[in-house]
This record gives sequence, structure tokens and C-alpha cells, in this order.
Amino acid sequence: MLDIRLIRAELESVRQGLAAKGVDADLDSLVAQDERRRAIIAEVETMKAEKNVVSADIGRRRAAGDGSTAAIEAMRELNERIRLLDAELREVEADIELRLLAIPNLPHSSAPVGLDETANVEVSRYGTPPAFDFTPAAHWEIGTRLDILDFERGAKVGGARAVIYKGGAAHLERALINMMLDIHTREHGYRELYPPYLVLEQCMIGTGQLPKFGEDSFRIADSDFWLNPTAEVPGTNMYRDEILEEAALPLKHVAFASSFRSEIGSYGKDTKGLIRLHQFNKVELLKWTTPETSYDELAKLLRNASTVLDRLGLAYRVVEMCTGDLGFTAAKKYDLEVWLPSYDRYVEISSCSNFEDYQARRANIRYRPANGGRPRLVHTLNGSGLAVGRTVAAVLENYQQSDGTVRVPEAVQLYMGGMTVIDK
RNA sequence: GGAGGGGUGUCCGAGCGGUUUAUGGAGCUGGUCUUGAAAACCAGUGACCCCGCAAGGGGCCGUGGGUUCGAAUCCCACCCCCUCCGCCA
Repeated sequence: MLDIRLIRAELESVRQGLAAKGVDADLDSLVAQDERRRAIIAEVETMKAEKNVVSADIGRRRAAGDGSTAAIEAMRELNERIRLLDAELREVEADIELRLLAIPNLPHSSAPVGLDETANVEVSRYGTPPAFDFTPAAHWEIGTRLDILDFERGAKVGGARAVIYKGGAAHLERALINMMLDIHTREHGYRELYPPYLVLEQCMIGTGQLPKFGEDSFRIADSDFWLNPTAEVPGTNMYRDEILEEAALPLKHVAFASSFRSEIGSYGKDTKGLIRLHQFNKVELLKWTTPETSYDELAKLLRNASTVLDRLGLAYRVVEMCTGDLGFTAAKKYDLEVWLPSYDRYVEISSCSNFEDYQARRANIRYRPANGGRPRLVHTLNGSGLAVGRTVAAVLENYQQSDGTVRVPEAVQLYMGGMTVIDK
């Protein structure tokens, strides 16, 4: 969330930042509540100071054998007033908290301004989309013909947006996961994590999925658990309420996890293939940094994710998100989009974001500066490195051959026991 | 799931209704001594949060309630850890 002090001190620039995201929050009543809050604190703390003095005095008198009760009666009354004010303060604070949780992060000043994806900016392109001397098939067609992706039986078991991987596709999925994890751990210095899939509600609040976007995720009935919509949730929240040492920063983790999304609101969108399923695998890169280094680290993270696409020899482009397409929590975001012949365009396969201190404030993740001093909020970043299902789709489509089989990219062959072609 | 034990500051560890502004160590910082270091001794230092320009004030002893003029200390609920039993991959 945003710092209430920032909102108070720079109301108009905050208002403008939110407007760039297409958000019109009621900041005036928020600021009014904050003033009310501080007034109550001033009043009730004066009373408590008096209470402390008088109570100590009663104790001293009692020790001296003075059993007078006048002061005790007066305290009873003062105490009641304190109780009422404290209750009101709790209410006001809860209201402020609720309002703050519903306000998105401010965009970074360098983010292109625009209200939707049409204002996103292509930064660069790598590789060349393959030219086919036959009509290329979509990955769901390839997968079905080779009997390595079974959408029919997937639906029987898991309903719409579910699939059963078989044979070469299952192997490819597993191989890609291992390859990605190896690249990031061995070459890029990330420490591997394997997090819980069931996460507490507090975690969903910490990274920003709740309270506003609960319908995008699955909640486990009759429990406090949610099914993680991304490894960002268990990953980032593992350091909730902690003070890290500056020497430990930037902290870098890579987490493989299945992710789960309700996709309510995506009816009719990407209904075929592996692009948009309720359950999908993702290798996620996560970083915790100082405020001074977070944008350098974002650039590195983006390169780390791109490396996987380079190794796979897939054509892709880097797109910078405009203010309106940053999402709720990001201050800055780049997407990696891979060339997908069936879509005849580039399709998102990774999203790399800097959340600055927005999640850190929600989740209370701080670090102690090396020179001592008070703890400061860290900056959190993350990005897919990569979405595995979409990578499988991209490999199947970009490496398909006229006979219906699929070449295995060289970098993956090692991870598939030397297999060079996926067929039936 | 059952029975028992426990959660105090960076760490160890006292406290069990007012003299605690949380005892005492360790640690850390500075000093004395020493060729230097160690040891010893002396002094300082106590996490973290909120309000405040500041002075200062308030809060914080797992979390949240409650009793009381006053709670780390009493009561209730919950969470976590440990031991044993049961169950289980």
C-alpha cells in the first residue's frame, strides 16, 4: 500500500499518479480520517500519561499506608474515557487500513502514460519468427495428433481449462522446469525454493491479491487457505514481518510452483490449448532489494528471464507496460512476449515487475541499513522465468515439422535424455 | 486427534498485581592497562512501533480480548514450538 504520510504530504501528485492508472480514489476522506486519527492519538495519549502518573502515585501512597480512595474514583472515570477513545481509534484505523489496501501502487515516472494495452511500448525484439513451407498447426492440434496433450480427458477430470499432458509433452514440461531452474540457480545466482501451494489469507493481502481481487483466485472452502495464484504469493510473503540485513541484499530466489487462477472474467478468451488454464506451472524469479538498486535489479531480472528464451531459440519481444496496464501493485513492468504461430503474434510468457515498497509495506518486509540506523522497507520484484505451459506451447508450434512431429530445441535435449524429436 | 511442558529485548535468562523507567549475564561501543592482542576493570548501549519540527509522550514481555485505580505477572480464546501417545505419505 501507499504511505499515508506520502498521501498527506503530496496529495495532488498522488492523485495524478492514480489517475494515470485510471483510478479515482477518494483521497479527501482518507486524509480527513487520518487527521481524525492523529487528533484522537494526541488526546488519548495525554490521558494515558496522566493515568500513568496517578497510578504510580497511588502505588506509592498505598505502600506508605495511605488508603485514600478519591484518586481511585477519579481514575475510574478517566479510564472509561480512555476506553471509549481507544475503541474509536481502532475503528478509524481499521477504516484507514481498508481504504489504503484498496488503493493501487503509483506508477514509476518513466512508465509510458496510457489507459490500456494499446499504449504499451515495444522495447526490443530478438530472434526471427520461423518461416514454414507448410501450414503450421496450433499447439493444441499438434498435441492432439501426437496424443501428447489430451484436452478431452483433461476436461473429464478437471473441467474446462484443464489438460492432461502425456508422453513427450509431459516429459517436455518436466524438462523445461529443470532447465529453467538450472539456468537461474547455476548461472544467475538465485537460490531455489519450493513453496507451499496453500497460502494464508494474510499472504494474499501482503502481495495485493486481496482484498480487491479475491474472485481471481480459488479459496479453499471452510478454511483460511487460498490456492496460490502465483509463486509470488508464498515467495514474497516468506519474509513477512522480518528485518533483513542489508548485506543479504539483493536476496534472490527462484521458485517452481503450480499456480491456480479462476479466470473469471476471461470467458471466451484463449479457450484452446495451454495458454490459459486454471492450473499451470511457472518458474518464478523473486528479489528483495534496497530502494537504490531496485531498477538495476529489475533490468537484470528481465535479462535473466530472457536468457531462457534465448536458449530455446524462440523469437520474442520486450514490451514496456503503460501506466494503465501495470496492474494493481506494480510501479514498473515489462512483459516478455514469445512468438506463437497459431496466434500470428507475440504472446505474453513472462511479466517482470518492480513493486518498489508497495508490497513491502503491506507485508512489513524491511532491512537494516549497513550503517545501522532505522529499518527501511525493501523493494520487492518478481518475474516469470518462465511460464512453463506457454513455453511448451511455443516450443511445439515453433519447432513443428511437416510430418507432424516436433524437434526438441538443442538446449532441452540434455534434459530429455538426448531425445531430439517428439512424436507419438 | 489425546496428554504434558513452554513462548520475555541481538542471544541466554530472571520476574509471578504497584519500589520494573523489564533484574543479571553474554554481546556491542568507548576507555584504562598492554609492544600488540587476550584477560581484567571502568563507562556507555537495550529490540521494535505510533504521534510530534522538537522537547517529549504513548505503546510493546507469542496474538487478541477481559478483570483491576494499576497486569510481563490474574482470567478467557487463539497461534506457534517441544516431549510422549494415536494416525498417516
